[in-house]
Amino acid sequence: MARPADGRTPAPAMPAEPTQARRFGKAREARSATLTEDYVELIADLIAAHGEARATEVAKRLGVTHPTALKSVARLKREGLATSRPYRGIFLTEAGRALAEKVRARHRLIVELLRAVGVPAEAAEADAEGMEHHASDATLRAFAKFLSAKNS
Amino acid sequence: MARPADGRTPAPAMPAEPTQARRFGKAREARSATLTEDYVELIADLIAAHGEARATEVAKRLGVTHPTALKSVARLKREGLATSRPYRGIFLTEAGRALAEKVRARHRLIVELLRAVGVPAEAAEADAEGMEHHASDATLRAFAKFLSAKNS
DNA sequence: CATTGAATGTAGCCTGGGCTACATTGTTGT
DNA sequence: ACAACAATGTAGCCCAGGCTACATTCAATG
Repeated sequence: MARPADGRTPAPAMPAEPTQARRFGKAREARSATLTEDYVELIADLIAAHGEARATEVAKRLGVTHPTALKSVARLKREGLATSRPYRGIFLTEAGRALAEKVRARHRLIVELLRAVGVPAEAAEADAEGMEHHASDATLRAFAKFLSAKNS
Repeated sequence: MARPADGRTPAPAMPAEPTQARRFGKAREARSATLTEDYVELIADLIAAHGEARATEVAKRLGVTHPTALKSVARLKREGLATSRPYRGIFLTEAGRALAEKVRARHRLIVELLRAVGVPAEAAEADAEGMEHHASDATLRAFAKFLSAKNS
């Protein structure tokens, strides 16, 4: 590490600054979409399972308190993804259902890929929950292709 | 759990509440470790490349302003991962270096796996940046095994 | 049909991670 | 040597997403 301070030591395997900044920026963006996607997906699942999604149930399943869940649902409503009337269940708009479908498909695809490369079921489900928000379209396409090649 | 004695539809393919809450909790935890890991990894890379890590450089590469980077570095110092003296570069403690090494190895492994299943290089790098924080040990072990099987 | 417990909603606080604006210190070129 | 500029540091704000505490409404049941 005692590099002569004069020599223009070129970065070895480091990406260029703008590239790297863009990557980290994308990751931050994905983090912020995460909450929205998790809620929408969960609400869709609850509706499919019970015909409606109750705030308390959403909160319990996400492992947060109910005011937190309500606040997030309020955001979904602001964003036009969900609807709800006081003291009633939570429902998804058309846009919400579309997003849920997309998210669910992505989730399944990632779990399948993880399983295909040997990740145990429980770990695959748990890790997919976090990773799914960071998979680009290019990556998803590659996953789909890999799986179809493997299963043929 | 959701097993009402009445005629309520039981949840079909949904995980039990506690399981699901635990998964989401882990994902939230991973999100909060993300920043720490990103900074430590980047600082280690900069030190390897230039002999030191400057705050401005860190900020530029993460795509944030320098006060933000400084605030985060202050947190790293509080957590015993980094050291720095006013107007000097940033360095890692022993713990910081260990974490950096772990993070870097994980990053490489994930990029390799993505490439191995056909993800293009740029997407693999970018997506790994986000996904790496969500890969459990079980998943990493499976990845390593998959790669070594493939390369043999 | 009145009561009561659970679900829902509201208020207000905290923390982390962004930002801008401004102040201070280092470094470098002439 | 020192002026000017870049880098570093500080102050103070914002917003999102947690939480607790308290208020309100629903619904179930005695």
